[in-house]
Amino acid sequence: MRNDKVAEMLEELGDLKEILGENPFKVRAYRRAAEAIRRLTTPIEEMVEQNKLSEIDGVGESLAAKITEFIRTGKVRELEELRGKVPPSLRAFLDIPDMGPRTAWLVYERLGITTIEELERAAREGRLRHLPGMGPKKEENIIRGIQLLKTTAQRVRLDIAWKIADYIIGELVLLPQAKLILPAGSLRRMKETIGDVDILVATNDSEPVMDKFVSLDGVRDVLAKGTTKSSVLFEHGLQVDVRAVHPESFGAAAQYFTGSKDHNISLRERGIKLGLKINEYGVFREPTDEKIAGETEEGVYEALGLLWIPPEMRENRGEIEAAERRAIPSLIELDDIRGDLHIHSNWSDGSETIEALAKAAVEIGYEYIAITDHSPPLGWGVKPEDLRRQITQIRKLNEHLNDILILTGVEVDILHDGTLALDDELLSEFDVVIASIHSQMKMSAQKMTERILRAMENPYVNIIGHPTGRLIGQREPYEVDMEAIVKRAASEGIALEINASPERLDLKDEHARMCKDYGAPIAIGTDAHAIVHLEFMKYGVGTARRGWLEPSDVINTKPVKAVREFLIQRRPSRRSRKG
DNA sequence: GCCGTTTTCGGCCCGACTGTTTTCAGTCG
Repeated sequence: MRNDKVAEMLEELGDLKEILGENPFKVRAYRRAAEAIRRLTTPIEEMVEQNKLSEIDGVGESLAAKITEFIRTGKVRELEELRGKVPPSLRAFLDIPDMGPRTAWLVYERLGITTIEELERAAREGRLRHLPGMGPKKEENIIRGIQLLKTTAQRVRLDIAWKIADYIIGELVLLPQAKLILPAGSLRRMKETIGDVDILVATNDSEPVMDKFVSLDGVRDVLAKGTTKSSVLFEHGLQVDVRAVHPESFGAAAQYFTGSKDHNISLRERGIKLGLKINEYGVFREPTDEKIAGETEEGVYEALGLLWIPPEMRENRGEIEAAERRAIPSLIELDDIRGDLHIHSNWSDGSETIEALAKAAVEIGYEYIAITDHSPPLGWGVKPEDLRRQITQIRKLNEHLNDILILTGVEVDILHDGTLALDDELLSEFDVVIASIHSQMKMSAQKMTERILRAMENPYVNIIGHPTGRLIGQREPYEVDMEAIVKRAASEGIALEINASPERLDLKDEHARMCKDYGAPIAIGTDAHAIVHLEFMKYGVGTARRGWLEPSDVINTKPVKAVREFLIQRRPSRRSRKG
């Protein structure tokens, strides 16, 4: 992804300038632009060619010139110069907790230290304490920070973070002092990966809450313990913070600690224009300091003339403007989902029988599910003759089931040339056909796009499964022109999947939003290979909400009849089909 | 470096905490 390279270049420029002591607002400008480019869904080269860089949020004349230089020549002269002044290895110091740009520069300038190993040695030998502003305590903190850096997970998957948060909340809620408990931060925003878990507790007596928190099973190390905030290092190397606030400030604190940072900054800037100060205790009118909101989140937003904004939308991507226009969408909720259209049974690589899956789905309250086992050439794919047997079996099963309908289906492989691994005659037998790529992912964007578009020509394809092939933290998405895919999906009436498996979440949030913009239908499927995986639906819905999707944008919110209509709309009618 | 219902200059979110300080700089979320 070229966009990532440009973003990284801007981040490096920002970091190096910060280490050199450049104006912090300037540094922020580089980081904001980098962030905007990282989340951009169109290739940056296009923006350069069409002279549209200034349309990107936070990109002005100067940054546009640097981006253009980088795209044209692969280099940026200013960056090369900066690297001469600041060894790029110093950037790693910024990842050490309690170590920032000023300290990084100090140890380099005075002691010539350029690597973490040298830094640790100098701290252990007591050579840092003589530097201005430093002392023995700082040396200790730097040594500890380096240890933390080695043992702390970078970011963990959403489901792992939720599991830990649910456990901690389940313990704290038993305390009579805890009036309200809310998971905040990126967890509440359902971001695909979580850096640390923030839990907010409303209480008038925080000590017992903090005591219990830091002594929970699974706490590896206590990083800080106070009456308003405590931090621990939890299993999986995940940092968990608990913050205690008084109930009358709970709304303001919930807003503040949910973020995102960019959303909060925009909100405060808006506050300033209205003569208001916003902090974690409330909204205050300046200069009298009169408190006008804070007990509820709704009140905080209302004080700013805004509708309440769902946490998943709080990324400063236009939600504040939408709230001002009173145009916040009615986002999809887990309860809107009527069925799961992507499930594997033990006929392929799943672990459960079809009956067991159906029973579990009834308990969730679904009206229908689709069994979509793999096709060959995957080793665990079900052979055509067995797929026919499976269809027969499911039809028989349906005769005895009153509470749920099992749709017959398949997840058919898209081969390297865009043809499908099963013939049309067999495909026409299924209620649901998901077409997915599982091999040969290293192609040019153009070839990959042609491959998927060709698969979409097949009249039996209903859904493109995990459309970008990424595995979070393990495998990059393949190169593909998603805009072209989304446009075709919209015109053809093919759904693109939000694969709800927390290791995929594919499509991701921005692409989901692109689908909404172009009117391409979405299917949220869990890709369950076991009964417990059916619960992944909440992560898929979370991703959909981050993409601003409403129930009508998602096909598996529809009742059975409407889903069936959707599934057969592209198929040639039986009468006109020859043979 | 960006940006504009404070519009081409002068702002840019806000508070807590820590360690080093005698009034504050650095870091964090």
